Amino acid sequence: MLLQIESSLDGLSRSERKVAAYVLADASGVLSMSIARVAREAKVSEPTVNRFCRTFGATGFPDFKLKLAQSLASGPTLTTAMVSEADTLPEIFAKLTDKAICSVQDLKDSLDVTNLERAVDLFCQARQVAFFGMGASGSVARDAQHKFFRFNVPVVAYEDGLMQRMHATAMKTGDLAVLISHTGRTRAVVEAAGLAREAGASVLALTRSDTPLSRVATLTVPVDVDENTDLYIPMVSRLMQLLVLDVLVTGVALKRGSDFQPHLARIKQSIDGTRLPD
Amino acid sequence: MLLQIESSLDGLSRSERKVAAYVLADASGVLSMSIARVAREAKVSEPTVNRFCRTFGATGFPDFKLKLAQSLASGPTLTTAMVSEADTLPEIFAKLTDKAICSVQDLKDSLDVTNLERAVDLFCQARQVAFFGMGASGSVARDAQHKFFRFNVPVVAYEDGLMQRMHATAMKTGDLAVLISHTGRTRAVVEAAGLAREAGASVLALTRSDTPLSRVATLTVPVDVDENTDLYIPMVSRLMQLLVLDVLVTGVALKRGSDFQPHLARIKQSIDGTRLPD
DNA sequence: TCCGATTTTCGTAATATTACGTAAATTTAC
DNA sequence: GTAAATTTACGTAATATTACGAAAATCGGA
Repeated sequence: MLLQIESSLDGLSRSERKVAAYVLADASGVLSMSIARVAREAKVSEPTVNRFCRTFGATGFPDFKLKLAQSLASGPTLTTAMVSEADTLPEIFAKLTDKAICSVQDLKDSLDVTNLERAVDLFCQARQVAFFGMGASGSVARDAQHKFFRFNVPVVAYEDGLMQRMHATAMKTGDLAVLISHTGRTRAVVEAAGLAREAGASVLALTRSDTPLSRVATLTVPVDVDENTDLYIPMVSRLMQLLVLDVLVTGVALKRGSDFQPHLARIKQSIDGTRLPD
Repeated sequence: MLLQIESSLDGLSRSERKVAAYVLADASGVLSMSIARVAREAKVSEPTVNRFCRTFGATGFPDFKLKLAQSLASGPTLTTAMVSEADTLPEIFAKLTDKAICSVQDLKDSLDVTNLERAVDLFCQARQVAFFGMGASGSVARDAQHKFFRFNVPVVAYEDGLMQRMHATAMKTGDLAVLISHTGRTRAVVEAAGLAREAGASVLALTRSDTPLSRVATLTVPVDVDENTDLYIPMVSRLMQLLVLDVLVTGVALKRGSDFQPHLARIKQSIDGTRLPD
């Protein structure tokens, strides 16, 4: 909304631009004002304000306030810009959290659920599952192992290129290899995917769409986050990968039903002893 | 907002409950209605609707609509309810992403930045850093190691209880131990924290506030997520821990300035060879 | 370059809508 | 049956919207 106002500033007449300037300056303040007040503050007449509201798709001033309120609440901030050297910690914090929220929202809107469903099927059918990832994706693989471990199915995770190759070649039909890589261009991972495929295993890729890795895989769950991992440390992309894995693990858990409940109970029991009272 | 209405349903009078029911049923519709219309639809009088609005902190009906609009936009969905067995995969997906968004929002609102700033200071002053975490937090520790590794400072991560004890006892003043645990009650981690503290190291805890672990630590960055990790696999809590670490690593990077740039360049160069063209 | 005509833009005033406070009436509880 | 609480009806005040006329700006022509 505010972006929309800002971008169409040129196409407005002088008086309406005054209104626009005032709204942009104190958007949240406008919410608690009457049209008369806004008109006074912006040094224009009330109908001008009303016309201004109509320009942006509202039926009138109250409706405009509603729309404005919504956009103020939803849009974490306007600044999609990345952190700069001049930022203070509070700013960094705000930017990163906003970026995270936006990314999750994007993922929610863009991700195709049928892909997820196929992925869940792959997991359910798998006799054994192996997670591969290097560098930052290595810890994602580890995490995935922890999660899927609860299903009473053999699960391994490798962060080491050599072990990945070895395990991949040793896989069989009915096994599932899950390859994790944000860039989709990590040579070792792509090679492992190829080897696993040749060996007859299903290959699931968690990576950007249309990358070397996604082309080798039998199924790709695309995780497209605009993050420059060439320059920066992968941050949001990894959060998204984890989130997708969370969805998958939950999907598998519900599909499998309660047949692994006793297994879960045993795990819980074993954990209890390791915890202190609160 | 809607949650607030739903939860305080009991404390309302009959007529006000009618209003509440109607608002909950068609919240977005209410936004485009006048108070008279709402009153008619809910089969009550206008002042009743007005009282209802005041009950929830609004100054009147228009203000209530504003607040409602905001919460409709920000609150991804109304259902904070956790996944149930009857859910289909699209529902699971929606719920988990929403939960993630809400959690990030909560974190953003609740986290005290001064704590973060102190934590960044600890990192900057540290001669050497060790990350400890077990189970699901183990992979978070790993991830943290990867990130902080780029700063040309010795960094290690342990997922193994024994190694944690050993390393903790061997620490010295000027070293930093970072303990990661969602529950804050994992015995091994709390003990490691104690040992590190005795050895003279600074102890930073990434955990829920007011837990055994936070009480041992010199500084706690509280990550409070309402997630029942006794029953479910830790999911959002871990995302939040990672996010906090992202903020910290970025904070450290900017505070340190560019004195470690050559180090980064070397790392980048070494990665280049491992990647395929797009 | 200057003047006149047309279109656009803006503000005043009137009108319609909407919301709020007060007081009466109904319901409920004891 | 009575007192308290709650709801409703009504009137008033505030607020937004429309209609219309005036001013400004732009454009075309000489």
